[in-house]
Amino acid sequence: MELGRRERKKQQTRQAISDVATGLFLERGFDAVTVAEVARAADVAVQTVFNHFPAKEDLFFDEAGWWRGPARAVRAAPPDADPISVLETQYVQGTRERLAVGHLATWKQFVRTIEASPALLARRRLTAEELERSLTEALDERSPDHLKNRLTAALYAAAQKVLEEKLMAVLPDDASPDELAQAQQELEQAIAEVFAVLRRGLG
Amino acid sequence: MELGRRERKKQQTRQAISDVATGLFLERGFDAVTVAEVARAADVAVQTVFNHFPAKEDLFFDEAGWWRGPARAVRAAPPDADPISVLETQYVQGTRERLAVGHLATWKQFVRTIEASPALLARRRLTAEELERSLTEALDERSPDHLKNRLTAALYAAAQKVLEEKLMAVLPDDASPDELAQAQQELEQAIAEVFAVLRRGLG
DNA sequence: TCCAAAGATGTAGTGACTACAAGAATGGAT
DNA sequence: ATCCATTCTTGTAGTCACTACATCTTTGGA
Repeated sequence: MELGRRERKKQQTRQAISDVATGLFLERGFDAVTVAEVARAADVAVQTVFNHFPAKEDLFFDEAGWWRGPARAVRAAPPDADPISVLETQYVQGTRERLAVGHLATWKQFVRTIEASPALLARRRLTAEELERSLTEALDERSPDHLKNRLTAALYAAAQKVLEEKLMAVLPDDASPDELAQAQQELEQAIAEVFAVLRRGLG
Repeated sequence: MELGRRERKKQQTRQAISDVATGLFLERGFDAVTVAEVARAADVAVQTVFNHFPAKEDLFFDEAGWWRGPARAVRAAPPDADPISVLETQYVQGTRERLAVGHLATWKQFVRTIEASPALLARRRLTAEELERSLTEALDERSPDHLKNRLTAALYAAAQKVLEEKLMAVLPDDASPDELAQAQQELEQAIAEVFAVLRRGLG
């Protein structure tokens, strides 16, 4: 669909606010930056910020809907596929992308910013819950055992959380290619172990 | 230790505030009651409320430290016991207590109040995370495999969440003894299944 | 009886967020 | 080109949780 100038300008404003905000947050920490400051830096009214983003946290977590990935992967898989294997494959792929050169430093900085802010941590938990919900829904479409589906989704979310911690623990801030390769191997080992546990339990 | 009049009065004030607050929250919902109202109803200054409770949510979740239960159970168990079985036993016991006559209605009302409030839901998630942390610590004391311990704690928390949902889904608001017995049986069945998954995966 | 510690209170302020009433830009119709 | 309805933007005023701080009051002990 073609976007008129009005809509284009709107998106432009939105993007400008988001960019400015992200920069400030990464630089000085989420809690140390006020919405008023963001507005001033983006040269808009405070109200305009809230017109585009329902809450301050949305300025940081701007990509909407990424948490639907697992549910989508499950829906895209053939009906007889093992859900855990589908989820594992999808998770490994996602991890590889995050470890791609150039993204890594940015990613760690993002996560560190999250972990330094109670508000962002709370939001991350909320998002994880929505992931669980959507994944449960997708699983319910292929199997009638709701309790098991619900459990599968919850265990997947738990696994993801643990692996995310492992990723942060294993990766050095300044990754030389050698270190990175080794860390990546250790990480994929951990991923395999964790998903093996899930598969053994749920299989 | 003997409590002087000063300390006694302090606890008395604290209790009065907590009681008044809980009543208001259960009756009208957490978000619909302001701290100022609580203070007025308890006949104290708003500041006094915050002297005793660091945040509004603490007025609702008053029992401190119950989330350390699983960690304590693990520490209390013999070193060669299977952690999952220890946790299952502890969980079943806790559930039975909650289902005890007279407690049930109150309990459901509590949970409904939580589920109606974003702030209380966020706090519950935070508490679950602290449970995980403390449980991981306890497990680390008996086995050196940190990743597995971390995973065990995360999966336990996930299981607990799923079973809590099941409990709410299965129990009717007005439980006749018959219904309650049947619901209880269905619930314990679910508990057994869920923990069986964990045991199979982690064992 | 007097003093020091600690609890209770009141005041002022910050920061996220909402409601609402304009103001300004835009797209389309005439 | 002009006018109007839509919609994006803005400013004002207010609510609520929460903090900092100064003051007042109560209490425990010398």
